[in-house]
Amino acid sequence: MCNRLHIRGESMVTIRDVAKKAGVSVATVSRVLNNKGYSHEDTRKLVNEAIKELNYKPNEVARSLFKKKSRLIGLLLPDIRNPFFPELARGVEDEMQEQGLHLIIGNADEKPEKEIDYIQTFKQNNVIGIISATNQAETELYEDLSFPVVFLDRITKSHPSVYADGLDGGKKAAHEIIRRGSKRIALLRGPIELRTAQDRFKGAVDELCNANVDFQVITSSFSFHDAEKMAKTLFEKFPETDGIIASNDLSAAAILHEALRIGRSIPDDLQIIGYDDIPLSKLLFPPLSTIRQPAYDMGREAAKLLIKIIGKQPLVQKNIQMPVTFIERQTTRKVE
Amino acid sequence: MCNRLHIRGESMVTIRDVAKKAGVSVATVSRVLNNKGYSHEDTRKLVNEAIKELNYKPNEVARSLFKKKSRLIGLLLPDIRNPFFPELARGVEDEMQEQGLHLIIGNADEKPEKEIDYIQTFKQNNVIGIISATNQAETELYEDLSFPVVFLDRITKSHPSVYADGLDGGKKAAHEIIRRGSKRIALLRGPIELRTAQDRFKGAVDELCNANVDFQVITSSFSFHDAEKMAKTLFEKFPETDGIIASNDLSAAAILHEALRIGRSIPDDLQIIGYDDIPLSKLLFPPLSTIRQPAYDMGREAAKLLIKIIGKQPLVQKNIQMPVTFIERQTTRKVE
DNA sequence: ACTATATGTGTAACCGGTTACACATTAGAG
DNA sequence: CTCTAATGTGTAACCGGTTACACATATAGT
Repeated sequence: MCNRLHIRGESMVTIRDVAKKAGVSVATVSRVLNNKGYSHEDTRKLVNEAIKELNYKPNEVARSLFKKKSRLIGLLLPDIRNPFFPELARGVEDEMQEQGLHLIIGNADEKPEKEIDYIQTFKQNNVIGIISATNQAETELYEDLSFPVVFLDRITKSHPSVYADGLDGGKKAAHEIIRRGSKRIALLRGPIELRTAQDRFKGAVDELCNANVDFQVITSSFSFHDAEKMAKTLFEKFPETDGIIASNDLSAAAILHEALRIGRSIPDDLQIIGYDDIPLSKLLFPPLSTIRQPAYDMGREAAKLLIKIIGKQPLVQKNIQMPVTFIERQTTRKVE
Repeated sequence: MCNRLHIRGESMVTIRDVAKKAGVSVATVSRVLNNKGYSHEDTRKLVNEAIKELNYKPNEVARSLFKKKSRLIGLLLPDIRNPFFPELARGVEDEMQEQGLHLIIGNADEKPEKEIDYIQTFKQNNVIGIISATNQAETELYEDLSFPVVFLDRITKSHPSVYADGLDGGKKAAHEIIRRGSKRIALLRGPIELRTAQDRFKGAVDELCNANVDFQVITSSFSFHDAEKMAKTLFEKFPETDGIIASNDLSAAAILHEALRIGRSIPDDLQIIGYDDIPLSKLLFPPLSTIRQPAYDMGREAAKLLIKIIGKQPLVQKNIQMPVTFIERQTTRKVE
């Protein structure tokens, strides 16, 4: 029974308790709290002491209700299982934390309903901005929001965005694989609705067309599940392929796996280039050559951009394109 | 200028607007909204029409402020980059969505400060429960909360939890590798502070002690980064090792990779067993034999358990242990 | 016909903050 | 020594919901 003295949820100290303890009005406490309006040095000290003694923490919900603004940022990912996105998320998260903002992550799972649901949740909780990396950049979902949206790893005319240079990425991938001697190349094309995927594709096509090689195009999604099936049919239909440009590392992993299974020799007989450079790529065997997108940095940039917009700071540029690099590992042959 | 007619953020329809339109009081609208107290059939129809016409969505923040309860559930992950956790998250997410609850995911990044920060955010936003898979299950962080907490993939006396049978998992791993003829086994031990990791370890040790094999213990974390380094030193220090029981699939991948790099033949010369069965395990080459934890189902169970607790339903059991299975792939040898 | 109870609705207080405004008091300018 | 402006503080309304309570009407029981 003694324990009952210490009622749990003691955190229910309100601003009025603080006001009473400090012998001032709630308005004064609020002013001190927010460094707003006038307040006397001595009063401030009094209030701050009371706050400390009572271990007072302002109720964010009450704040949020009045101001119609919270300290929350929503981050929407299309597929939390694709390791590329957690990496983006880490970047966003670190930047937000440094700014004293809180992140809530939603996983849309590539389903528009889930995405709608999360946007609704974000709205209803008065987030002050959203960073979205989903596949619905072009829909109306993001049209009539009262807070800014930044797209990440996505391109759209209607909103600011941060993405990597897909044209160059595709170009580089094709260039490197051609340079290393592949003659009959399979080019994987990611989801058609994704500008970033299409840019990669176009970049690669350009380069392939200018070279003296054969190539075929295979359309595939970005997901795990499809990748495996796609890998199997790829080798059945085009057994003579000697170079593969994958649409992302996940597909590349599935292809690499299948290639080894059927006894192809990598990279001597078949070269593979991935895209993204997810952490696991270097743990594959042979380690995967790939086009690296600076995921973590992209996340950070997106966060910075969003914060600038929220703070109504003038923007140098609405769209930030980041460079990609070819990471040479061992699914491609060496050149001098 | 015409566009200005359509003011963005039109979503600011309040309950009073609805009341006015329907010709009733706000209390009535509220009652209809929540199916609480009495309301006449006809009135309900009126109100619902008004709601639809105005496209009214109740303000969750206002609700939350009064009731001190939201529809939010917090999910805290220790490391979003380890693919095991996104898988857990998917299970939690699906179950919550079916129950009309919203999930906000936090990534503690194995840093207690971040974890504290997220718990604070969760509290301040009136979540009605937390599911936590972090490494701090034993700290006071989760002590004085006014809402229930369920631990996931973690064991603790103080809270309900859902986890897989680590003892059995460790036992199975050891059993299978011994049975397949490894004689000098390296046993990886995960973070000491994690009961689940220790259970696996103990289970394996038990089994190893009862068999006629040599073994050594190597302590390692669960993270990517450490795994690579650890793999290198492992083979330097114990080149004669012919079987490795990894503490998770990430470590196993790193080890597999390193083993192939230095020319060991898998599984003939060296067998490897992982733990978790993350999606990428079967994409490795050779595909990784491992102990499967039913991550998605564990997530779902944890969600169900939490929902029961929130609903004050009687619990059949506070701690749910799920079974693990040996997934035979190709880093272990075949037996008849 | 006459209560007792069930049904239906509105008024106003409340949740815990923020802030417009009114009212002092003090400082500075002429 | 005024007069104005700057400083400091409190009162009360407000954000958008919920709900205790009062009141009115309908239904049922005897």
